Amino acid sequence: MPDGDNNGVLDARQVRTRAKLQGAMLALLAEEPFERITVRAIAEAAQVGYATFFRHYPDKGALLHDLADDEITELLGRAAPLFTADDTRGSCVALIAYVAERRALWRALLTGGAAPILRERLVDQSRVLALKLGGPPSESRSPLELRVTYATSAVLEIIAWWLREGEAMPIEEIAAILDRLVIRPTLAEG
Amino acid sequence: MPDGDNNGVLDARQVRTRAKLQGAMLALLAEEPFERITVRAIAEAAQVGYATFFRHYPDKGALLHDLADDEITELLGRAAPLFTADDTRGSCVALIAYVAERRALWRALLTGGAAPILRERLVDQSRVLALKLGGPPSESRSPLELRVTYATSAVLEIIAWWLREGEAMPIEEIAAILDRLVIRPTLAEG
Amino acid sequence: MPDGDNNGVLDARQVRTRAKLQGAMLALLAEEPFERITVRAIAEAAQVGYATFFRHYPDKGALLHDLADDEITELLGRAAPLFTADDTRGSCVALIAYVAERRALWRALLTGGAAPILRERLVDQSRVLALKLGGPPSESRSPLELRVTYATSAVLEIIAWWLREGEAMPIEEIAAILDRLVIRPTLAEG
Amino acid sequence: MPDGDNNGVLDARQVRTRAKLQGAMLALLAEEPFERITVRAIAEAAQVGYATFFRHYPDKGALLHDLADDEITELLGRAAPLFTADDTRGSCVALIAYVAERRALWRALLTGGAAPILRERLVDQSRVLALKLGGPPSESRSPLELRVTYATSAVLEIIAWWLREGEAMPIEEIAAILDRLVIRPTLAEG
DNA sequence: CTCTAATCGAGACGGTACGTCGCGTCTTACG
DNA sequence: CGTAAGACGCGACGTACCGTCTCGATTAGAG
Repeated sequence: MPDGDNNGVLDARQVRTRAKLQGAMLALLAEEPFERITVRAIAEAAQVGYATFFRHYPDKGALLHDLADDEITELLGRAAPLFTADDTRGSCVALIAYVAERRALWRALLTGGAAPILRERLVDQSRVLALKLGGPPSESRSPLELRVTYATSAVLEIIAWWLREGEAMPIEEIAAILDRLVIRPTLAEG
Repeated sequence: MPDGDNNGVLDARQVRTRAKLQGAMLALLAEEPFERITVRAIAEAAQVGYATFFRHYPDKGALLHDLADDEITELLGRAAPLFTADDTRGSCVALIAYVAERRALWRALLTGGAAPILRERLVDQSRVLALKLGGPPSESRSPLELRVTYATSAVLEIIAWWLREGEAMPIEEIAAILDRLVIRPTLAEG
Repeated sequence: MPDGDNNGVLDARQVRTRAKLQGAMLALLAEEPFERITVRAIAEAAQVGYATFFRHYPDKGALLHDLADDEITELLGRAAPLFTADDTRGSCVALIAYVAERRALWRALLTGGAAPILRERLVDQSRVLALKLGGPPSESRSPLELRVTYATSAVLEIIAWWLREGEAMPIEEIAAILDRLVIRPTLAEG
Repeated sequence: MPDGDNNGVLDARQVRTRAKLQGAMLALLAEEPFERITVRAIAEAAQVGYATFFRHYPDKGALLHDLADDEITELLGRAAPLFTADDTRGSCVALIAYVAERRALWRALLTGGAAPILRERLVDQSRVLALKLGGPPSESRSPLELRVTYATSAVLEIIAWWLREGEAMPIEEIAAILDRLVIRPTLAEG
C-alpha cells in the first residue's frame, strides 16, 4: 500500500503524480536494469520534482511494488486453476491469454530489469497461496514447497521467453508447451 | 580474465590477495544481496587495502565473475549429459553429487544475493553451448531456445531449493525429482 | 508594511491572525536563533495554516520587521533625548524605564536569536535619524557616523546585557552606568 | 580545531585543500552574508569537490571558526594591554596597526556577513580572558562582565566602522577616538 | 643474499545519487 | 464560493560509495 495514504482518499494531484511515476518506471524498466534506474531519472521521466518522488514512495522499490503487487495477485489468481482444474490445457490458454492482454506491462516486469525481483516476489506469493490452499498433507513424491517453487519459476520462465522472443508463436502453442513441460509433470509428481 | 595479468604469471602476493578477496566475496554473499555489498566491505573482510581491490578487479562484478565463471563452465560440462546420455537418472545423480561436493560455493552463488546474476549467466552459457552442440535442425514441438532456457532455469531452481532448504534430502532423491520434473519432460518435448 | 493590506483596513480575522503570528514569533525567538525558526514552526505555534502565513507576510523576515519596526521607532524616539537633553542622566533613566516596561518584548528581540538583525536595523535607523536631525556641519573630533554607530551599538549592548543577566540591578544603576560609559563620552566627543 | 586531525599531522593534500577552502570562504564573505553562502558555492570557488568540503569541516560554521579562531586569539592578545597598560593611547595605536596589517582578513570577518558570529565569539572569548586575568574582586561601579561585554563590542564596532568606511582616516586618529570613546571611560568605570 | 621493482596499506580526492528539509507557489476539497 | 490544508517544484543539506590518485613501506624473486 503506497505511502501518504489518507484513508484511501487521494487528492487528484496525487493520483496524477503517482500515475506519472508508475508510467515512468515502466518506461525505464524496458530499457535498463532496475538497479541502475535512479530516482532522479524516474522523476525526470515523470516530469515531476525529485523530492516529490519521496512524498509518494520511500524508495524506488516501493514504486515497483505498488506497480506490481496488484498485478501479481491477479496473475496468481489466474494461475491457480492450472493445478486444480481438470482441463489443464484450457487453463494454460486462459493464463497466457490474460498475460497477452497486458503484454506491455508484463513484458516490462518479466523481461526488463526488474525480472529477478518480480520472480522472487511471485514465487513467495505462490508459496503462501499454495500453503493456504494446502491440499491433503502431501503423500506425494516430492515436497510441496519444491513443487511450488519449481512450477512458479518455470511458468514465469516460459512466459518471459514468450514475451521476449516468441511473439510470433500463437497463444495456443505456447500454452500447450507450458502444459506439457510444466503443468502435467508437476501434477504427476503431486 | 582478471586484471593486472602479467602473462598469466602471478606474484605470490597477488595470488594471496585474490584468494582473500574471493573468500570475502563468498562470505558476504551469504549474508546480503550482491548489489548491497560494497567494495569497501569486501576489502575490509579480506583484510586488504581498499585501493588494492581495484588493482585486481575493475569492479565487484568482475570479482564475482572471476569467482563464478570457471565453476559455471564446469557445471555446464556436468549438466550437458543430462540431455544426451541414455541414463538420465544417473546423470542427474552425478550432477547433484558434483554440486554437493562444492556445496558451500554453490550455496553462496545460488541462494545468496548473487543468484539472479548467476542464473542469467548460466542460462546464457547454456544457450551458447546448446546452439554449439546443436542437434539436428529441430523438428521438435518447441523451439530449442525455449527448451534450453526452461531447462536451465528449472534445474537451477531445483538445485537452489535443495541447497537452501532440502539439505535433509538425499542426493538420490533430489536427483530423481529433477529427472522426473525437468529432464524427461524436456527430452520428450525435443 | 505587511502584505494583503487593504487600504490599511484590516479584517478582524486578519488582525487576530497577525497577532497570533507575532506572538508565535516572539515565543520562538526566545528559544532559538531567528535563522533556525521555520515558517512551519511559526504557523504551528500560532495555530494557523501554513499557507496562511504567506497571506500576511512574504517571509519570516517581514513578520519580524512588522513586529519590530514600530517598537524601534518608539525606542529611537526615547533615545534621541540622550544626546540633546541637558539632563542625560534623567534621559537614561527614562529610556531604561521604557525598555523595562516592555521587558518581555525587548528581551526576545535583543537577547534572542534575532539580536543581530535588530541591532543592524536599529543602527541603520539611528543613522538616518541622526543625519536628519543633523547638528551643525560637524566640527567635532570624530565623524558623526562613527559616533552614532558606536553609541547605538553600545547602548544596545548595555541594555541587552541588563535584560539578559542584570535583572537584579535597579533601573537607576544601569542608567547611571549607561550615562557614564556611553552618553557622556560620546557627547564629549561631539 | 579542524576535523580529521591526525595528531596534527596533515597530508600535503589536506593542507592545500583547507587553504583553498579558507580562501574561498574569505572571498565569498566579502560579497554576501555568511548565512547565504552555500557549501556548494564554497566548494566551487575553492575548486574542490562538494563532498570534500565535509571531509574537512562538518559545516560552513566550522570552516569559519577554523579561519577565525587563531586570529581571534591573536587579536585578543593585542587588545588585552588596552586595559592594563599605562599608555592606553599607544596600545590603541598598536591594536589598530595590527588590524591594519591584516586589513583584508578583518574586513571580511567584521564587515561581511559573518560579523554577528565573529562578534559573539569575540565577546565570549573576551569574557573568558577577562575572568581569567580577573583583577581584584571588583570594587568598581559596574560589573566586570558588563564592562567586558561593552568594551569588546564597542571596540569591534569602531574597528568595523573604520574598515568599512573610514579608510581615509589615519591609524593615529581612529586610535585616538577609540581611546577617548571606549578605553578611558571603561577604565574610569573599573 | 642482495637489490630492485612490484605490490601493498592507507586514505584524500572528484564525482554522483541518495534521502531529508525548508521555502514559497498553487491546486483542491470542503465548509 | 472562499479558505484551510497541503501537494508541488526547487534547491541545499549532509552521507555513502565509486573509482582514481598519490604516498611510503614491505616484500618477492632475479641475479
